[in-house]
Amino acid sequence: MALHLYNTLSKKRELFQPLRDKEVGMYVCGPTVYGHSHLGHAKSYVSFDVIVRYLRYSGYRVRYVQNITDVGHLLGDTDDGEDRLVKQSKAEQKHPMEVADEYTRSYFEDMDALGVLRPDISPRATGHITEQIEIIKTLLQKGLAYEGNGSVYFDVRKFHAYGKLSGRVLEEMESGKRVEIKSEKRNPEDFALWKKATPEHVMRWPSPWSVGFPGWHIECSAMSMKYLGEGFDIHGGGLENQFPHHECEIAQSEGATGKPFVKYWLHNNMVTVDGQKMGKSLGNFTTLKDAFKRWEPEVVRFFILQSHYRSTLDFSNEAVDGAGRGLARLRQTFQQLAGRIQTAPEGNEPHTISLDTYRSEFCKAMDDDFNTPQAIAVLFELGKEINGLIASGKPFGRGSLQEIDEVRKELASGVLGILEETIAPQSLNGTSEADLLGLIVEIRKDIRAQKLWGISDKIRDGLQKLGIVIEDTKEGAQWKKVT
RNA sequence: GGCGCCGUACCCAAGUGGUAAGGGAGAGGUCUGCAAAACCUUUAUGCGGUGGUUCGAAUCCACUCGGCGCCUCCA
Repeated sequence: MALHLYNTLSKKRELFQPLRDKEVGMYVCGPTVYGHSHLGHAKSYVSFDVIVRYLRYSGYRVRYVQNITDVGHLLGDTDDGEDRLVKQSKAEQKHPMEVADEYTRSYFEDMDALGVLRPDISPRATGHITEQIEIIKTLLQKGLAYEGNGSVYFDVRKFHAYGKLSGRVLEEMESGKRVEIKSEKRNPEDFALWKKATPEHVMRWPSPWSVGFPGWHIECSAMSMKYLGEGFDIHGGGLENQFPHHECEIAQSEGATGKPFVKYWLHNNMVTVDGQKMGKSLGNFTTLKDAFKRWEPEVVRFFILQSHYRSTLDFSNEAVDGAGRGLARLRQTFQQLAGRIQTAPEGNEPHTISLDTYRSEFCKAMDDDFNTPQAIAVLFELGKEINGLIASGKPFGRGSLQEIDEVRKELASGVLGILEETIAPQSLNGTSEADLLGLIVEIRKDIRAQKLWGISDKIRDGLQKLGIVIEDTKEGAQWKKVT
């Protein structure tokens, strides 16, 4: 089965066929950097990270571009709206650019922790003002935009395909219901390409029309087309940006170039809390920095991947705790496998696991619009079989056991970004510590041989308090660290 | 008001025409000095409700109840 993905533009699952053979250009709307990232951001960027990883695993050369929005856009489309970056900079008594930098670093720190691979290009909106102005000039030349009082607006009525992504029809939109009609605008649906700056607006640039700043939507058109070409394969983003943001991107880009902008639109769904959207406006969000105090970032990542990217994911402590226990079990399986590999005899005494079946089942799930929950289920099935194999106590050859671990490296680490690249058999953290614990386990073994259970249990309980769990198995005691 | 989505066991969550994945939690068992882990078994004749189409529906259609998203910045 070849890769199929759900295209929001056609509202159908489509066979993935990139514009240029094995090359894929992909753009995802990045964060506006005026606050710490929350679980909603994590869902989005982890999802797209796995999509990029899987495309690469499938043999595509991907150029992944994700912007950083550091221009202060207005709340609303009115002149009295507040600039979010300016607002935050006042609160922190910093220059808006300091704020942008602070939260850009914070963003990457969180994403790195989550195992999200860095995009190939992370362009900043403020670094591409010239490109944005160029597009606006073209739109004016083509008569798709007009100027009024130093600001420039896109004339939505001139672009007949407007609404093709979101399914909106101009006539049916109740105009001006939530947006104040601006006198400069010909029609309430028109959106700003360039805004003349008010005196208090610090982030400002010269342009042919006024000293001002670009509209929100134009940055993504400018940066995506600069690095990926006028038409490219995949554009991703949050569902809430489908309208107006992505609809406007299409209008500007296709209006300016006359070419199809994006072939596949991918939209990820939201994290909810008690059924309600987690978002900045509702204030019901959990920042990643707070989440990481309770859970390892990998657990958060795993929790996210246990639901489909196009489904909402309901967040609760109980649900993430549950995901954490599941991941711990899976990790334990591979830790024990690693232990076996160390002590296994040379040679290839074969195991009975059909690794190719697991590989193909995993890919079948991922080929079906990146069904990560299904893919994880495949890994659990594999884990179950590995556990059975370990429990059987049969002496499999080292080479054949390593083959099994290869699957973990490939699918779990490589594609899903869970279960780190190398798993130490007993999570050892420096040799001296491991030697020390080995000695304790050895002494305890002698104590147990004398059936001095009290002392034996005292050692085990004491170690547990230090975060080290002793497990007595048929093959002797094993220890592992718990966090 | 317009556009759209969702409702699957105690919790999270796959499944879009062929007879309910997976994880967590719970129960029983094997093993064990005990514990933990692991392994085996088990937990929805049922997929919000009511009709309909079909040999067959969680899946398609209609109606209905409940929840949510977008239309203002938001991943």
